[in-house]
Amino acid sequence: MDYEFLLLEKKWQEKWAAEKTFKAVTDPSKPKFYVLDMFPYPSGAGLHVGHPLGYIASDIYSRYKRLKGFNVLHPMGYDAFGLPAEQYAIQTGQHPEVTTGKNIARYRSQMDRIGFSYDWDREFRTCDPAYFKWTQWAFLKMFGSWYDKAQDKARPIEDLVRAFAEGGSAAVDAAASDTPVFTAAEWNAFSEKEKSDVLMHYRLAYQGETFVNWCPELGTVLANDEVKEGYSVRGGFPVEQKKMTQWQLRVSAYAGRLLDGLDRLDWSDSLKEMQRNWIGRSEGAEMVFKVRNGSAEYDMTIFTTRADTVFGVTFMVLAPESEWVEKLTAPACKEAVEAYLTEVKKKTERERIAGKTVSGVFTGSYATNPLTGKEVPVWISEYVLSGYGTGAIMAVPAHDSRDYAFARKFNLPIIPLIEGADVSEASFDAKEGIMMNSGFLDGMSVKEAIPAAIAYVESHGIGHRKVNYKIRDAIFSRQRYWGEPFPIYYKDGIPTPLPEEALPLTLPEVDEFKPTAAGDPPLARAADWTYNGYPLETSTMPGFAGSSAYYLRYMDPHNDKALVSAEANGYWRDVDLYIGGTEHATGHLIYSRFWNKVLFDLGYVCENEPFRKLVNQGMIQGRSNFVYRIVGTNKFVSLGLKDQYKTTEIHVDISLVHNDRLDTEAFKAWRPDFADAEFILENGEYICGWAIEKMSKSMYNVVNPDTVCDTYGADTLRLYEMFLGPLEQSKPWNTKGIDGVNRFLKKFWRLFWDRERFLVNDEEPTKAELKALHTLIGKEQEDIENFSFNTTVSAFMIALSELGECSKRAILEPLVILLSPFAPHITEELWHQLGHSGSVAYAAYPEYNPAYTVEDTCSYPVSFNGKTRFIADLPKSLSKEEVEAEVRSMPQTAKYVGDGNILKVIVVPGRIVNIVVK
RNA sequence: GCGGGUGUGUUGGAAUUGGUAGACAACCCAGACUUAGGAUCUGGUGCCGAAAGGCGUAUGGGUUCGAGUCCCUUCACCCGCACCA
Repeated sequence: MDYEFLLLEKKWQEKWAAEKTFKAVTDPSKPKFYVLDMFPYPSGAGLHVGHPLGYIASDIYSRYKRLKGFNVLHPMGYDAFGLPAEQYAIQTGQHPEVTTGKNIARYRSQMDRIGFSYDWDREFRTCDPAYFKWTQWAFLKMFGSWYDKAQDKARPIEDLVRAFAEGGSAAVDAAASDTPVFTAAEWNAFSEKEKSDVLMHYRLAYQGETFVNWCPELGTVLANDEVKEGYSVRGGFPVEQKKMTQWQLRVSAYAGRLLDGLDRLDWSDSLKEMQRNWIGRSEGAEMVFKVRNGSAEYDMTIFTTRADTVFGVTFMVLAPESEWVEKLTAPACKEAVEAYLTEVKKKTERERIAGKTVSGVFTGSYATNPLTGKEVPVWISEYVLSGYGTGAIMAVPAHDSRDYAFARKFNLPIIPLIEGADVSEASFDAKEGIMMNSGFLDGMSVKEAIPAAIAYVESHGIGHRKVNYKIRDAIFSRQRYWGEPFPIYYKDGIPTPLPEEALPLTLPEVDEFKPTAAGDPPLARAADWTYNGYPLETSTMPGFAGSSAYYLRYMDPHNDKALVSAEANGYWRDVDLYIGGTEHATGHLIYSRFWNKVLFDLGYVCENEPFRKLVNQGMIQGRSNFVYRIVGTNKFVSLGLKDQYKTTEIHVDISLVHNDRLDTEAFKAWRPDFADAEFILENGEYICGWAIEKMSKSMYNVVNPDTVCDTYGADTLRLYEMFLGPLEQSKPWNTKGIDGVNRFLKKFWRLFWDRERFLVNDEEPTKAELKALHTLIGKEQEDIENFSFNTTVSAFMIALSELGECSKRAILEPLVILLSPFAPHITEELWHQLGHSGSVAYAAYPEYNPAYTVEDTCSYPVSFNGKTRFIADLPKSLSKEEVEAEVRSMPQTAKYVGDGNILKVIVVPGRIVNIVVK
């Protein structure tokens, strides 16, 4: 009987589906293990071989854990709201739901061929009302809560209202966008609208005016992580800064906890570092400078991490968007300031980043240094950001390179504060050295001076210690159609939450998916987008909304009373292993942690962090092929000869190329404009060029997993993707090596079958066979726990070659179990042929017996005349003295050159006895 | 500029964490069996050398009896952040 993978893979996939083999049921008698993949956005292009890499790894791990006796939750679903489907809808008029449905069906059929052990009963898509009901519900919870800094947690907004009614604004220490000051009596006298406006500054989901990333091409605002270098991540359109009122999530309130929580997570260092960077904690002080514009005086607060350098402040700088600009522009400078502001505004974000030219303008106002009493000019410059700190800085040109450049350009004084620092050519930014020119700080090191300066300003009431974070609140509204509608309506202008019973609030039908002529979002096109006669919010939630709590929903996906029941959540708790790409480092992985912490604070979930261990699979790149067209002709020249002509490089579909040799006939048939192509060959062949690039349709280098399953089978695909190299590394897809893996499976099959005979027998295994088996068991356990799947595959190949043609049941049966996480189909088939009725997925993992694998002899290193040699095969149990004696007794010539002399024995920590011959 | 990471045959990659570098594969070569092979099997394959032997883990140094592994230098590449005061 031959290894007919197509037949048996189909057979078992159907059986697993029909019998719901991988259905996960809450079972408190077993330990749980939750393995999650980052669910895909189902794009129109379908899956290529790179997508399943992480899914295969997580499936192997799930199956392994199941064999080890864990109750495994391993679900899959779809992140189905999002821009591409909507862009397509705008172009074609086709409803995004239709295209999304088609894409999902395609994804599902591709995944089904690979034999994953998902519990498909838990599948959902984020655009399904039964699911997004809970996204809207979570939004309402955030709308209905505030962050109490005193308790360091979110609390219901009712508590805040009560506190205000009893003690006014001074009664709480809360995270807020703005902190109006009022008494209890004033609060109680506020109108509904006024109360609503005040509370809006405190809510975790709130409406507020800020500068946002506005993408005119997409017609929507974007979150910071959706913008890269001034362009939208989706589509690559230019993004500009625009002041708008938008829904936001108060992620900044959680900055400290998001940062501290990282220490307890088993994530890669680079990923944690990325998040730390994004959160951007810096310790420093806020200080008040008196500022004066003519006769008008104000207190202006600035933030600095270098309180020690106050004595070197020679000017102040405001961000162009700062509200201080208006207050501090002197009449004489008004024209110049306005001209500067217009110039700054004209620049796109892109130009501001790229330009890095020093520019600025004097306001005509002055600030007083609170320590020296000296007056310094106040300037405006775009190098100061409005969104960080207070949007105004004290400039210390001697010890900050940006201030230095500015001072040089505008001829402002530079006062060095650190002994021996040469500031004639550049600033001295390092936080080291001994202070000078700094009054009471003179003689201190910088490390001493910083806290001393802060202590001084605190005791004199001119400032206080302050921790600042870079992370900003997440802009949460999108002026688009294909997303969750906000469960908010406007009652006399007051944003009001829908009652929970009214959820889900589903998307209305619209005639077009474009904004209205008036520039309102597409939802404004709906015939009756109202609630009880009041207008509903017309923007929708962003892509990350639906993915922020989906891991919780999998625990209890059909519950229509709660996002997740307390029982289900109490059992499954959190994700033990999360596998996905790094691209979500500062997006989804921050938002999810935030979202989870809010639900945790409010008592809806039992774990503070959602993802215990996280592994980033690398990207699988494509190997593209090129042909070279001679410019102005339809002639194509082979790679080796192309330098003799002026050519353009053209991507050619890799299915037309084998081993870099072009199938010229297929090429002519590929595209009409190549039909009459001519070729200049070398040695009768057309050789193509190649490059490693991102796998994508436009580069014609996409390898479809279906094709691989057709030619080699899913088990080969799975093994090969793991064999390709370390999981976390990016690597190009290379079909050359796949034959070796396929050959391994064929050989494995031949242990059980020759042409027509089932070979398995009940003979006793030899010692060597047991050793091969147990070495493999030990290796597999260790490797899988370390996510080193590539070496496990190698270990299987080694074991197979050591076993020769062993067809003994006592060896083969455990072998089938060991291989089953990697190659589930072939092993399931063989498991049943061995006479078992249940699935191999629930077999008991073979017990590892190290006794079989222990070597009873080993080699001892002996150094002689500076060279290390090894004396082989002495008993492993020897003490150093015995080894010494053994070496002495050996015929010298047999072991090392020269006359044997004194032996000096050194014991290195561990098992190795080290012998030096002198 | 700051931060994280990587550098091993022709290629993907191993190396019990300081102990005989190159496992396992791919490629290539030779042979066997075949009407045929892009099937299967066997053997060879880091470099130099006829051999003995020598040289080899990006670079230069250091620690050690012993370094791919630890420490310092330089270089190259990849990724993330980037006027964050």
